[in-house]
Amino acid sequence: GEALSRAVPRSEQDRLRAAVVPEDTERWQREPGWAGLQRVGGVDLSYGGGNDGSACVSLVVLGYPGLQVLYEDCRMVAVNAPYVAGFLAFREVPFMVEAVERLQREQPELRPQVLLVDGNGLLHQRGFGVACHLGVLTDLPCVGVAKNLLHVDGLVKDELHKEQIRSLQKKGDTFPLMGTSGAVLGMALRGCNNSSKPLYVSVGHRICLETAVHLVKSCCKYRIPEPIRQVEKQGS
DNA sequence: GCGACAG
DNA sequence: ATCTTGTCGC
Repeated sequence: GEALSRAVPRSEQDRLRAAVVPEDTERWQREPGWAGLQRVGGVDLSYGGGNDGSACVSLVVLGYPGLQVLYEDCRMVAVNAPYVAGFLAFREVPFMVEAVERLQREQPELRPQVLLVDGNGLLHQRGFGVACHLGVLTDLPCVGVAKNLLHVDGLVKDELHKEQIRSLQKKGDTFPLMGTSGAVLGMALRGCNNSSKPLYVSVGHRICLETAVHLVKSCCKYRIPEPIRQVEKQGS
């Protein structure tokens, strides 16, 4: 049953979680103006039919800070695992890893220096969302960017949360997402002036929360940061 | 126990 | 995620 089928993924999450590095480890992250940052990637799966298991994995690499498209790859895949909240990575990450490996094989010079992932990182039931999972498996710096709040560790979209959202007046405004445990699991970020609906940014791997938030902000022309907007555009 | 739950 | 028309704003 479901309890049994969740047992393996769960221990897998527990095992891999120890490898997450929730801080800046890259040279560019410490350089003024991130002078050494030249390529930012985005990954996503999109489901055309919805009924069958067919989906499209997309990987794009954009130049930084110009955000021009340097590489795009889209490939149809057969998804087997169902979507279960808290286990998104087990459905999507294998195909993302393949896409990263294909890029590494065919155009290694375009390897992204950081990857924006559609979903959460540390902001997760067990502190190991899809952005952490992909980061650990590829050893690439990763950032989780979710479009909706994952209700975990006491975080809920209640009136207080909505009031905090209303307090985000302009692009770059943020508020911390602190769980009942007291830990800051991520940040709500207003990515552009035109949309009041925030992004939920969290650490994936090899980047700290502050750097992650500034990076996502600097990738936003519209609400959805360009690397993710481009892969979503490609998927449809 | 029951509902809620990233994509 | 995806199903879908109109509507408001630049």
